[in-house]
Amino acid sequence: MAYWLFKTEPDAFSIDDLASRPEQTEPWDGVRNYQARNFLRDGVKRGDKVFIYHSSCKLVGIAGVAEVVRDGYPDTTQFNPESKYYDPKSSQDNPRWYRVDVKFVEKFSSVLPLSVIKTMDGITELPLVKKGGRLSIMPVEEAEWQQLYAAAKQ
DNA sequence: GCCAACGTTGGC
DNA sequence: GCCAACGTTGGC
Repeated sequence: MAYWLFKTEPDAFSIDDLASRPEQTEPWDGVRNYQARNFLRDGVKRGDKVFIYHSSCKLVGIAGVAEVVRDGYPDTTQFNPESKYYDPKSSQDNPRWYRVDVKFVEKFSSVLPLSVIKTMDGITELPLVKKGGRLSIMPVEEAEWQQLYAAAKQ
């Protein structure tokens, strides 16, 4: 089992939106970055745990936890000309973009803010606080996951 | 809304 | 395959 962090803009899709979906499950689509795509296609597996991170909003930080319920499969929005995620250069035979399905697990009573995460001594490998902080799908080391989780539950 | 950092595109 | 121009991300 592995750990991840997925970014989302809560104005578009928040942890509350995930919790209120049917089955509390949602396809995590619209990822259009190759490094993130590689994680979704090859790394993220059913049973993995995911921090849901709210970006570009008032309270930036980790808002809760989700669980992966389906391994990577082609993101169908890339084939739909009506979709804002449409990619004319992709094809059914050779899909360029992937998504996984995630299911709500818990919402923290308060968001663990990025400003706090940055001050935590043990958090040094998380791409969020390093170069490449713009990555929207990133791995979280187990020790860092445990530390972040404990801080979020305080 | 600003702007720095970074990713992608395309001409050569 | 280099690299400048351009677009996007995302914290503040």
